[in-house]
Parts: sequence; structure tokens; C-alpha cells
Amino acid sequence: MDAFYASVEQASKPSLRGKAVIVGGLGPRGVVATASYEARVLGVHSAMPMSQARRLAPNAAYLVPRFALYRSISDQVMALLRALSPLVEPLSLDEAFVDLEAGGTAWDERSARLVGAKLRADIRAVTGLTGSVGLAASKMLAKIASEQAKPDGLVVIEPGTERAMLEPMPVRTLPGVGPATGDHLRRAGIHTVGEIAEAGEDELVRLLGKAHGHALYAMALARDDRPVVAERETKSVSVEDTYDVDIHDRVRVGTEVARLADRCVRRLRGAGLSGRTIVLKVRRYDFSTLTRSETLRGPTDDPAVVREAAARLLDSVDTTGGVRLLGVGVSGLADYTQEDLFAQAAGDAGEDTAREGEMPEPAPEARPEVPAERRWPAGSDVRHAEYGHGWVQGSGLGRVTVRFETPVSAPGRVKTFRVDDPALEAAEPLPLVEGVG
DNA sequence: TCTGGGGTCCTTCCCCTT
DNA sequence: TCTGAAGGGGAAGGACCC
Repeated sequence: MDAFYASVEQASKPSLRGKAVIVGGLGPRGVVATASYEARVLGVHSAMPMSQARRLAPNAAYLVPRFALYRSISDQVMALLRALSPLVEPLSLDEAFVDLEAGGTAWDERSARLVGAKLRADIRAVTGLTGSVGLAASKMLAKIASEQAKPDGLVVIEPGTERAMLEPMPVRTLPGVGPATGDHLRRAGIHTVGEIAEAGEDELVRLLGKAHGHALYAMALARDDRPVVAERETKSVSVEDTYDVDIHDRVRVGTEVARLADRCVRRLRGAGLSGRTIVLKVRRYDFSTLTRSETLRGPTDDPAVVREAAARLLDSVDTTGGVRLLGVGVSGLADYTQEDLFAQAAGDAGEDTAREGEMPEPAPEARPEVPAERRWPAGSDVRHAEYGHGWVQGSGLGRVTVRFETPVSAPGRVKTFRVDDPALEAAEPLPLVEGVG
């Protein structure tokens, strides 16, 4: 999908179509998740600090991501892909590999082109959004083709033309070559994919290590026989928070770690999983990041056990100077829980003490003093008793500004209300396309 | 200026066992 | 009995991806 989050927001908010839209964290330490193509023209791109984006595009619309909405649209697109083949490998909410041959839907260039064109039309009809298709003989090449196809296009890499096409491309084109590897190669005088092939396998292994060296050399020769894998098991579950200001108070650090442990366990249980290794992540005031981990005798999904392990790990970390991020994760996953012996003993003595300490899901609306920006996040849907459906354009200082429009209406008018106006309430997103969703 | 959140995979080091 | 090699698991960090 093209500029997925931003495109969804533009589809759901007519007044933003054709405008620079930037989706991401809006706090002082937020970064850009997705920028619309109109914003990219101004130099804004993913992973850029939000403060920098605001300097480059002061008049853009800044919105908080709405993952539940993006997931529901992603589900619609993935269903279209699964109709083409049982072998669909999602990479994220907005990207997937499909093995068309395994689905029997395409066997040569002509049939593949037809399938790709129909898929793009179907995506448009079902979601109202544009998607791009890359068709090639391997995952690596299909990925490169789809990058070239964006936005709103279809690119085929014909068998036999692969190496000639790759040769002049910069090394960063290859998946797996990021800033560090790119630098490494540049220092060795390697700038293009062709130069990777020329350097030879031994030299690459020497430069980048065994796994990376072999893999990169193969890719430079357009060799990639990795299969499309439909079902991939989750290997870890983690949650983390970056704080608007560094936390110095050691007690507060401890309570935050406990909260994160509870949130992590909630996710773990939601997925029907348990795990053996507890990981604590700490990013300090100077952005240095360290992890500490502990492996238990058996897998657990007990919040008290995870909390205690995380607290023990925190004991070994020096947090003087302050922390900007804390995280708790669980890996070594199993899809069952082996009852922890200590918890069992405690349970025999005093009726499941371990489970009792579990924190309930917090209810943010229940707290009266939540700031306006939290109560009415920018971009979220609302309903007004008199004016109907709209979305929050901004809030603060006791006021919330709403634009009244729907995915299928003309661009709407703006009105401002008091944050506690009883006629105003949060609403579910509306379907992007009439009669679908 | 100032760097998210949720993942995966790889490398290196260390310790323990065989 | 001593020594060393080999291998596995765990811990920590780094690179990369969307």
C-alpha cells in the first residue's frame, strides 16, 4: 500500500486530500510514522523526528496513528491476497508476499500482469486506496519491483533481465542494507550492486561476517530462493514507552517497569502465549540503550512473575542521569503455560496470590483530569448531537476543534467546542468506501 | 535539532558439559 | 588425571525492517 497510514487518513477525511498529512507520535519526542506524498515533496519522511517535520512542513496536518482502523483495512487487503494463493506472507500491515504460482493464478508474465492489474483494481474498489504491485521471480526482486512501482503502479522484472537491472543500483537498494552496512561497503569502495558482485563472496564475508556476507553476495547476483512462508510464529512480545521528559526518580522507574510488565503480559495472554525469558530495556538520557535478561526454568504468563523478574533486572541497572525509555519483553515463547512451582506452592498456601496482583485494564476516560490532547487525540473520530460525524482537528486550553465531514462527504466545516461539551462524544471510524466494510 | 514502537536475525562472549 | 576441542544455551548488543 502507498503511504498507508497517511492514505487512510486522507480517504477518511476529504479536507486532507491533496494536502501534506503526517502521521506519528505528536509528543515532544515523536517521530514520523508515515508522510503523505505531498509531505514527502517537502522533505518529510518516515522515522524523522516530528520536531524536524514541523519545521519542514509547518502547515501539514499532524495526526496520531489509529492502528485499529489500519488493521481492519489491512485485513480486507490480505483477504484479497489470500484469494489469489494460499501462500501469503504478510510483512507488516501494508505489505505482503504472494506466491502466485502456488495459487495457480499465474504461470507466466502475461498471466501475472493480469492478476496484478486486477488485484490493484480490487484493492481500490474494496478500500478506496491505491496499492502497488511488484512482480518477479523471487521475494527480493518482487520487493525491489514494488518499491519502483510506488505510488499506484505495477512493475514486472522479466526473467533474464535481473542482473543487468541490479548492477547500477546503489547498494542500499538491496533489502538488509541499512545505514551501517551501507557505510561499511562505501568505506571499502563498494557503491553499487554490481560492485558487490565484483568484490566476490570471500571479500564480502570478510567485510560483513558470514551470514550477511553470503546473503548479500547472493542477492547481488539476483539469487534468492527463499520460499514464501504463510504462517510465521511469533518469537517475542514486548512493550516500551518513551517518556516526554526523562525520569530521574528511581521509585517512579520501578512503578513504570511494573506497569510495562503488566501490559506485556496482557498482550502475551491475549495471544495465548507464555514465555521463559524476560527482557528489560533501558534507554538512558544520552540515548545509550542497554538490555538485561533472565531466563526462567519454565514459561510463564503470570504477571507477578514477570513483574518480579523485571524488577530484579532493574536492580542491576544504573539509572542515575535519567531514563528516556523503558521496555519489558518476553521471548522463548510457548503456546502453553507450565505452572511455576513457586506460584503453585504459594497458591496452595494462600489461594492464587500470584494472579491476584494483576492490574486491571486502565480506563483513561474515567480520570477527570486528562489533558485535552489525550482525551481528544488529533485525527480521532467524534460525533456531535447536532452536527453529526467529524474528526478532531486539534485541542488544548479547554477547547476542541472539530471538522464535520465523512469519507463520502464533501470537505466539511470546522467548529470549536468546550472539551466537556456533553453533545460531543468519541465515535467509531466510518467505512472508507460506501457500502463496504 | 534530536532521534517511536514492535518485531526479526546475527554476532560475540562466556560458561558449562561432554 | 589433566588438557583441550567442540558445541549448546544464555546474555548483551547491533543492524535492519515497516
